Amino acid sequence: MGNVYSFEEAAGILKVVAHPVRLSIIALLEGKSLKVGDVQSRMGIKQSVTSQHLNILANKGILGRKRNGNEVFYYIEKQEVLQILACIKNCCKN
Amino acid sequence: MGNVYSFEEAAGILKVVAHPVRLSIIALLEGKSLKVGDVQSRMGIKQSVTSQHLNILANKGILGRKRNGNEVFYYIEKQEVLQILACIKNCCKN
DNA sequence: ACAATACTTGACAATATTGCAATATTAGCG
DNA sequence: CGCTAATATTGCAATATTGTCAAGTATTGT
Repeated sequence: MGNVYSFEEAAGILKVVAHPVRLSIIALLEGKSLKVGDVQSRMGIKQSVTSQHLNILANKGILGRKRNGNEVFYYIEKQEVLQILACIKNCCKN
Repeated sequence: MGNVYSFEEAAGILKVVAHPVRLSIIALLEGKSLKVGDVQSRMGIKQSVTSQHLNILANKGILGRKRNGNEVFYYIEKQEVLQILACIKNCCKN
């Protein structure tokens, strides 16, 4: 079967990133930390959907979260993911 | 709704790349041009599956193809996609 | 024209993803 | 404890993806 399996993990990360809303969330969180409600309002999507996407990203270690009272702040934990955003922009410019 | 929609195209490309077999194919084609049968044998997957994945990548403009007799050679058309492979490797190293 | 080789396509079942609505959890406050 | 705000989770229904198999198209050589 060859070297397909070292790509499993890579595909897992890419798959999580490969969603317009999640890409947008990552871009939104670049350099800052936002609570769920902020992400929700800036993206114009439902609360449960926001929470779901944030959770998917956090589960892969792409985002981290910190509770502050009854608010939960999300931030980019895996900074390397920002490079992917930059790469993708180049890909789309053609 | 904001800037979610410029991410649609980016997500479309990432989605296509976010599959272990397709990632592997891209890595395999780096710097060379291979026919379907070669890709198939090196990956150890069914021929029709190989063809399908190659087609998915070609439809997004990531791969190009050139017929030579009864063989079809695939090669990387959108070189920028290789940067994504490099980025992903960094992501996985943590 | 015929057969062989190389690749493509279509149909199908199994599985995964998505968004939504409703419900649950958690924290702070009085 | 009740009450409220913020976030999380769950149970769908709709849709998308994946691999397998079978049948199809192309091209070459005889």
